[in-house]
Parts: sequence; C-alpha cells; structure tokens
Amino acid sequence: MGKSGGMWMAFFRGRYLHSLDAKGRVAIPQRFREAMGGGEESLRLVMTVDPEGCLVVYPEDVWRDLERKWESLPQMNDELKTYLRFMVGWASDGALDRQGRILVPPPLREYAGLDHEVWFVGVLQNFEIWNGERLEKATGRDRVRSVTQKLSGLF
Amino acid sequence: MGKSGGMWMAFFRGRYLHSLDAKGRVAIPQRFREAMGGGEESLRLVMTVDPEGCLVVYPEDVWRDLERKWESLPQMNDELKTYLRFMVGWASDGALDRQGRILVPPPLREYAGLDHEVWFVGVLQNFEIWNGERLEKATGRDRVRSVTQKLSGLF
DNA sequence: TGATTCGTGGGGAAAAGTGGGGGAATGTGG
DNA sequence: CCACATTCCCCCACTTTTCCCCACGAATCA
Repeated sequence: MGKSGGMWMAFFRGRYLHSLDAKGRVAIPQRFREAMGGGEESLRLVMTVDPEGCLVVYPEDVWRDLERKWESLPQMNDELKTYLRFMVGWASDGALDRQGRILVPPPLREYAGLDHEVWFVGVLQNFEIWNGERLEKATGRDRVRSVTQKLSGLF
Repeated sequence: MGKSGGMWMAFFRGRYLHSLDAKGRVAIPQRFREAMGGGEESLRLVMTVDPEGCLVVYPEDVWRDLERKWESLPQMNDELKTYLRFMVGWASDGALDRQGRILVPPPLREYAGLDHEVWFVGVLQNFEIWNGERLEKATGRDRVRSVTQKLSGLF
C-alpha cells in the first residue's frame, strides 16, 4: 500500500476506453495518473501479464515490493521458477512521456490481443489493460454471479 | 544478492526476441546490460543449462556466490554430485564483445535447441535464453494457472 | 463562448539490434 | 618448430525501434 516513501497513494478505480496508436502508445487515464501521486515528476511503472489474458500495471514501488517478496523465497522451487518466468519474464518497466503515455512493447500487445481500442480497468493497487471482447467475457454478469457465491465466506 | 563489491544490482525483467547470427553471437538486451551495472567495464558472465531445456545466464559475481554455496555443502551427497555435474559441467564463462554480444558455444546452442530466433527472459537475479516453442510450452497460461494454485501457500 | 485540460497523431533525433569483412589468436597436424 | 585451418573479436555500416518534442481537436468548465 502506498508509496514506500510514506506518501499516500489513492486506489485505482473505474474503466476507461482509450486508443493505442500506430506506435504502440496509450495515454494513461488522467484519474490513474493522479492516483499515482501527481503528474509532475516522471512516473515510473511496471507492466506485465495476467493469466486471464490482460495486462497488469503497477506503480514501480508497488512492483518492487512484490519482487522483494519473491526474491526471499526458496529459488530451487520449480513452481516458483515457472511463476517468475511468467510474471517477471513478461514485465516491462517504463516511464510516462510528456503526454502521459506509455509504450506497450509488441510482445505484450500481442499477448493481450490489443489493437486500436483498449480498456483500462482500475482494481485498487493496480490497474489492467484489456482487449474489449476479452474484458466482456471475463466480467460478464453470469460469471461474476457464480464467483460471488464462492466468495461469500470471505466477507 | 547484488554485486559483491557492494554496488547494488537491478533485477532482470522482461522478454526480448533477438537473433543468433551465423557466428553464434547474440546481443544481450540493453536493459539487461544496464541491470548488470553499466556497460563501460567489460562485463563477465557465466552461462549454463537448465533442466527445463533453456540456458541460464548469471553475472559472474552472482555465479561465484552460487559456487561458494555449493562448495560448502557435504560433497558425499550423490544428488548434489549429479546436480553439480550438470550445472557446473555445462557452465561456460565469457565476456561481452564491444557490441554487447556474447558467443553461445555450440554444445549449449544444441542443448537448448537454439537456431536463429531466441528469447531472452529476465527472472530477477539472472536471465534465461529460450527456444521459442519451448518457452511457450513452459509459460503457457494453463500451466501458470495450475502452478499459481500450488504457490498460494507461499505468498 | 473563451480558456483550460485531456486524448490523439506525427516528425525527427537518438539508440539499439543485425550483419559482414578482416586481422589476431588459438589449436592441430605434419 | 612451422604451416595450416579454425575460432574469436574488433571495427564499420545499415535498419529498425524507441523516445523525445510540438501541434491539433474534442470535451469540459467557468
């Protein structure tokens, strides 16, 4: 939670439709930029993939906390190696350009099936980037209903 | 962790598609060169094999730490001997040329099934070099999903 | 309706990856 | 000990990608 430096960070919320240009750039929704703590300093973030078929984006400090946790685990573990090969192996770090955009590297673009139109979805500590049809499938009402049942024990 | 000299080392992250030329050379991704601490001094690294079917590359100092650890273990252990015969027996050390490339020795090339196109995959302390199809098999979404289940106890 | 903010597009400089030629070093066989 | 072939590494040149910068248009707010 929050910036390592003690500065507070707001949660990411909501969904936004943006467009990926011919060079593979997308503008981060303004609301998300604010959530990361002002747009003036150069914001760094890390983008990787999710097994669901979308991209996940973390502010760099949040990501670093994850890495530190992974690094402290027994590295001989084969399952962990597979997991890291996936999460870290797909990770791409970068900064926003002056227009508040990031460059989505071609491998990630292909993985998530992104072409012109993409959806940003805020999920508290991080946000996701989705292909439209996939997002619809992943968040369909029926699917969410069945999932909600299984969660009832948690809250 | 990090450089023995006390200087901090960044993690290796991301995947990059590069090509092995006719002479068996590949350019190390610029991001990885940076992670090893600047490109000015001649960077040395150690390359060996992984049972998964890829090559593993360590900065020389990270590799040395591994060697020290192995050396300190009870050497009568047959499993350890088998392991070392594998890891150390395949190891090849080398330096980057002025263009930031390394030479992959023919036996290693053959072991990992590498021909023209190869993938670099960062996994924190070290990185791997993969044949495309093998990588896909090793990091497929279905495989990762099942692995994630087993790991849930760890974090 | 004027001003500001936000998303979109493109041009151009710089950097990174790729490939090939030639000389030094290495190792092999006579 | 000397020729020979091979491997390896340095240099140069080319192509592609990345990352700056600036400018337009739509939407928002006063």
